[in-house]
Amino acid sequence: MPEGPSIIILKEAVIQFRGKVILDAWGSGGADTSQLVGRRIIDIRSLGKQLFIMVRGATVRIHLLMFGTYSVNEQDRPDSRVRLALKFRKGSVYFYTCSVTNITGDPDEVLDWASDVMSDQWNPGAARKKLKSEGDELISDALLDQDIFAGVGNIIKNEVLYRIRLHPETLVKEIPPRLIGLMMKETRKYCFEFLEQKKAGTLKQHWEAYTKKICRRCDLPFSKKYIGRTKRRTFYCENCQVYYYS
DNA sequence: TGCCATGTTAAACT
DNA sequence: GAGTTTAACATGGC
Repeated sequence: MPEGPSIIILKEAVIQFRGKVILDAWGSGGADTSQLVGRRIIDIRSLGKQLFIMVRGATVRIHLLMFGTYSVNEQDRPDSRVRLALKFRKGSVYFYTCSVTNITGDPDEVLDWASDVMSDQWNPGAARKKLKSEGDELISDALLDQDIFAGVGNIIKNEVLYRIRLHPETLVKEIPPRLIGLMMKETRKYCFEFLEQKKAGTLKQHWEAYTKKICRRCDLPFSKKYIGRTKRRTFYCENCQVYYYS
């Protein structure tokens, strides 16, 4: 479920409740649901892997983590393990196995909407600036940094690096500027491809790197390595993906 | 059937 | 106190 494009799909599924009054709200997610009850939803937005449900005076943030699920307009009452349940005059939304928290402060002040790779407000120049201050990072860590590339997850990381032929262990500061530019473009582009493929149920069959054993370009075996600060699975071709160094 | 993973946080360590 | 490692969360696919 949980990379940026999947959250766009979630937002599209729940946007029907914008402008509707929440008749009841409860759940074991730990957020204060009382401030939602009786309020009208002003807006529902996504930022990277997070979904925000906004009412007057309060915003709830939902993060599906690794295994989060949801259901919209389910006939039955939710499972007792529901983390957040929202009831409307017509319809409902239930979230499971996710993190539910309250945002304190004005969302437009607290959140950096321009960091969302899939947003209309995405600001690649700002991302480039942030990248510069992380020059000693591996690119595979930097791409997963939600402050820089909100919404990018491990699948997207693998696919983008393969598509731009960049070795995942390259240090950010060693990457030629024009390649950084290409990475910005390709990251956003692949996110939208991911979105369409996910909707069509064809995501997996379009993977060129993630979980692959053979390079489709040169036919040599892929490398599989747990890379970076968080030791995430990384699939790459030693032959086709260039390692820059000085 | 058991292992592993599209993620993040916080506790437990050095 | 800093940085690093591990555990926890919990479901579904292979």
